[in-house]
Amino acid sequence: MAEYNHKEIEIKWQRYWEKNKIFKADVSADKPKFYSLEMFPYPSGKIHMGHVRNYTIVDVLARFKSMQGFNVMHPMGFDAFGQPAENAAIKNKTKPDVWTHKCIHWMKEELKKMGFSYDWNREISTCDSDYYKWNQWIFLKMLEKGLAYRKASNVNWCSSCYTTLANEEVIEGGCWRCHTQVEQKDLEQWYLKITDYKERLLEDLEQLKEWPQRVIAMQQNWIGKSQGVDIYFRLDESSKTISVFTTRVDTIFGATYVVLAPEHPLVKEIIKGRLQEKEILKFIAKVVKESKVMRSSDDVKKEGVFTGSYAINPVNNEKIPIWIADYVLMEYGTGAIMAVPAHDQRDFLFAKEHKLPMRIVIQSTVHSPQSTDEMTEAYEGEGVQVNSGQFNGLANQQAKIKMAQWMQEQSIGKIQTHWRLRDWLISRQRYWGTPIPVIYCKKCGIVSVPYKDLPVELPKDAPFTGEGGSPLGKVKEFVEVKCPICHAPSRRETDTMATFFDSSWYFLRFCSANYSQSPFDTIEAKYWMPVDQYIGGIEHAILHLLYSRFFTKFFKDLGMIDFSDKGGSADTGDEPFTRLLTQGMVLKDGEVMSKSRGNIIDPDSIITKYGADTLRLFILFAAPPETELEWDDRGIEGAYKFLNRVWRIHDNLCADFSKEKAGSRHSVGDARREKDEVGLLLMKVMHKTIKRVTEDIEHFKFNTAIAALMEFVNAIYRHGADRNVFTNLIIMLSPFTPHFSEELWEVLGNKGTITKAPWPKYNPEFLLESRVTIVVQVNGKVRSRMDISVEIAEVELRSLILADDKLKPWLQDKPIRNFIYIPKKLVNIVI
RNA sequence: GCCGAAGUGGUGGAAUGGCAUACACGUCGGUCUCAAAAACCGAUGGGCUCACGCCCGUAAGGGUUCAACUCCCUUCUUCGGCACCA
Repeated sequence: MAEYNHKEIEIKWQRYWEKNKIFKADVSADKPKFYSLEMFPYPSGKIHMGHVRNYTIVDVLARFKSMQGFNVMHPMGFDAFGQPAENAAIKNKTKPDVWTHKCIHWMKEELKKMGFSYDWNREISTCDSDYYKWNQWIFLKMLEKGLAYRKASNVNWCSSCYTTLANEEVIEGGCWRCHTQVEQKDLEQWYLKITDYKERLLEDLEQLKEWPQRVIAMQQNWIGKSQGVDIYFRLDESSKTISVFTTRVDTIFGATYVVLAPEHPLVKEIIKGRLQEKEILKFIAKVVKESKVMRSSDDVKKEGVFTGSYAINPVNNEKIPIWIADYVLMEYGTGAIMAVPAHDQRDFLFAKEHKLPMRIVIQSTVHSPQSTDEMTEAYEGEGVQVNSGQFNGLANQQAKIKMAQWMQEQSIGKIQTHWRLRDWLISRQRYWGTPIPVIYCKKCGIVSVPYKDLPVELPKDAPFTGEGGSPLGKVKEFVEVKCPICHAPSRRETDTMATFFDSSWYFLRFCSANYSQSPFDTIEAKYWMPVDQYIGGIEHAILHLLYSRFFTKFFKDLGMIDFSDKGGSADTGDEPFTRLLTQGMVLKDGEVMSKSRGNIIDPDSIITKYGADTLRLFILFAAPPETELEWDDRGIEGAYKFLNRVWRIHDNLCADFSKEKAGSRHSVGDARREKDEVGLLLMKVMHKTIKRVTEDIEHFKFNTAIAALMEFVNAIYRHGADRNVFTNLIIMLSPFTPHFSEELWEVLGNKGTITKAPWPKYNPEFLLESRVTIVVQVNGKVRSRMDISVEIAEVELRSLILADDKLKPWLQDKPIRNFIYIPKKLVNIVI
């Protein structure tokens, strides 16, 4: 037979799969379903190694599950809206939709070259009006339910992308896309009330038992629930109160001043007419101008000014000064704090700087300064209450509870929960996105576009330049519309939706990708959802995964879905992804592959040289899926050599096989084979390998699954194989190297495709050994080995071992204190 | 600061509390060849030893156990997330 020719083989089988619609999925009553999904790509036109890794992992699983008898759905689509299309279109003097569709075409070609088992009948592109029409539909539903709303607020603004950003899109103070420092602007924008779902989004994380711990932790962090007390400080000279939030109510007697955020609404009132008014206003103006990044950086000194006003500490009626400082943020809590310099490091530094009083109210039982003069830093630990009125002597943790209750009874405080999560800003001043389907009428206000008029199509000829100002605003025919209610001339909304809106429900669309009555067919969704296995990068731990959970819960509230009887991980029936895996990045020389580093390995060049099967094999073998993977040219070479070796083995065995009937397979207990020692050995190795590979794939340990197959090949190389053994080898290889396996499957004379071959099952009888090697330890150190029959009794084994010459020097007739026998494994003699 | 993950040969990485380093890469030696590549065979944690072997060894230190890479405590380092969060 000819040499292994990956080029011919891969094209041949890719055509076969496509022509025969091998991976088309339909609802079926007689098989359990399995929905496997990867995070769909942005169509940049080229796939990179990250895609290859992500999609290969899912593909192996999908093929494996299908061979195990599951009804597998494995769809693919494109997250096609977004800024890069606009930028590329400007650069290449084309239009975003032309450019995007071209990219989709190229990308599809590359995905096909990898041999992924997609059901292309379900392909979606979010930039098609068949898709984004439903974005608009969902938005209108949210508007009806009060979940979409417009408000003027201080927002994140990227001056390079000329658009607003959601909080989740600000990474370390920079734009998630271009890393430009984010500015603050006051704008009226569209928001989604994700905060209405904060409790559910937090609590339901507990159901996600098969999600990585760190993703759960990151979401918890982001939602940021913190429990404490709101305390009301009455103003000295007016009846108004300042509400402050604290998680350390036990330190309230140590509060020696109050600090307001510069933006706090009471500031203007309390400084009015004061001597320092001008100076204070100047300070505020300066702070507000500074970006959040500046204000939150570590080394900036905490600045502040005294307002001239006083507040009353409600627990002891003390008159304490009110300050304004840059380290208090309007966005968190109430925008005001009580300062306890003795027990909070920031307050401590501020108090030292401005010579403000301190008071110790919690004393450490171990070591504690007796006076504030001795203190070099705040004491933030546990201890006993002092200087705290009726609470003196209590442990501070106990006092915390008692004080909160007492303050609530006295109406001077309220037990309160604060959250970090903010509503989701979704309007973008960009062209290439879903138009927000509302109309502004002078008389009727904000009016929804009627459902029957959807989609609001994106005009093809907008004069976009990428330089800001919504491009849609410049298209007269788009903007100038009649009010759907009163027919008066009105103006259409010109902002588009953030692209994360598109990806928050695409997994539901895949269930019925061509459905035309609503976003998805509820019956099909009921069958396929939730996604059984979702795989993607960690960068979406908060963004996409949080938004998708929010949307799914919203759909449940609309009565469109409920998976509570599906036996997935979510008891509440509204968690979209049962099992999540975040794959590690692909590195080159320890660094992320990137254009600027110039260290990109193009998958296409590897496919050309070695073939997709080699690439798939290497990328799974080189590291477990969750960890980072270091690209290794020699490693890929190794994977290629392995396939060539298997190919050659087949060649050498071909003559033997031809004696056997095509398609005939030995039954597992074949008598002829069992008599033959080598045959029995091979059967044992084979069944052991089936067990290992099956379990390893189920646990995402592809690297060890492949290692097991390599060991199997080594055994075959040494001892030969019959048709049955070799066939099982290529069946087990097929999820990893599908084209290669299809070809050998055919050469062996099998009909049809290996993708429909049932996954082999191991026979436990072959795993039983009649003799085993026992490790003999003396005081925990290996001193000997012994080949014994598994049926041997412990007493017999003991005398056998004690007679072992190798052990004599170690035992030296010393009394045996303990004799530990772990059956079939090990003996430890303690002397 | 808080939360999370991790630390094993020259390298990628294996090890339900029971033989540390499977599988692979690399390196070294050999076969084949005029030669090279490919392929094949063998060696490959460190130290001591002619050798049979022995000692040490999973970031460091301690603990539990007959037995610890694995469990517990302390420390160090790296990576990731959140953070003037009150």
